[in-house]
Amino acid sequence: MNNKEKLRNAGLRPTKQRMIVADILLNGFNRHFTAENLQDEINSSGNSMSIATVYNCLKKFKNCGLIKQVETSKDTAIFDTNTDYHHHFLNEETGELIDIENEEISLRKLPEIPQGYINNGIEVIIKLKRHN
Amino acid sequence: MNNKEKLRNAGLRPTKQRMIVADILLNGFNRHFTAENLQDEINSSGNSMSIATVYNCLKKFKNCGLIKQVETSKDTAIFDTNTDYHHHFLNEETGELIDIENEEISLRKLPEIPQGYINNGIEVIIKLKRHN
DNA sequence: CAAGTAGTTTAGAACGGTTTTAAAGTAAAA
DNA sequence: TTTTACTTTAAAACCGTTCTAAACTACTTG
Ligand SMILES: [Mn+2]
Ligand SMILES: [Mn+2]
Ligand SMILES: [Zn+2]
Ligand SMILES: [Zn+2]
Repeated sequence: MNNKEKLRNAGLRPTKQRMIVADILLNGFNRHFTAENLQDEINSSGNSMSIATVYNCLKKFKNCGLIKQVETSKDTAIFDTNTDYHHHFLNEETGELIDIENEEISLRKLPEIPQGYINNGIEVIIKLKRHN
Repeated sequence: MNNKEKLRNAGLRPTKQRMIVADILLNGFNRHFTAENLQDEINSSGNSMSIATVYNCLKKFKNCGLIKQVETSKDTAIFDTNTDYHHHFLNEETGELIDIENEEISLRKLPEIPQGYINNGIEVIIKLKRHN
């Protein structure tokens, strides 16, 4: 399936801008990135895009599941092209994230979900500190 | 141990402002809160404090382990008086956090920690969605 | 105790990431 | 083609947080 189809399939109009973003993000190589990272890459690919459009686009892509946002308390939002269920190592000094594939981790016991709610995804973050 | 001793013990000067904050936060009842939440509570206790001082104070308390900060991608930082090792349910709609005590959850398998790093804490977040 | 000094508080400005505004542009529907 | 809904954009606004620099206060030393 090409990127135009992926966008259509997701219910998004394949605009010029969304295609530029899709070409960068949906190429099969996974990555963690900020809005600014992405804009820089758009610029260095010879294109350009307003930061508002970058954010609009990321929000749309996220809402239709083409990308995810990683749960971290850093002030800048970090997005993830890996939409498989997975977890992260977080180097708190640098902010760098490393994927933990789902099969590398497993839970023995889960808490009871509060009344009226359902489990909508578990995120495990293993914080790392440099050894010595 | 009273609050003045707790502060001294943590290497912090027990200033008037830190005592006000300690009286609110270190009373044995755990809570999740933002800087603004805390300032409101300071105000409604008849005291007042600049927002810069609230943030300074939270940073100091956090750095010496009197409170924690929760790992969440909300734009406003959320602090936690529960300094025991524990995890959270997160209602993504409201931002509400609920503690998961350490013994309510357990990991069967952990991934290998990358070379040169050590595990500096695991955070598990179970995202909740309202059921129907 | 007094004097010195290191640390703290504060109002306000600055900052940085993100969202909003409103006008112009574009894709899809009719 | 005409109309309609959606999208993009520059610029401003927003909002949580940090910085600045001056006033203040807790602690140390004599
Ligand atoms: Mn923030
Ligand atoms: Mn964040
Ligand atoms: Zn990832
Ligand atoms: Zn908690």
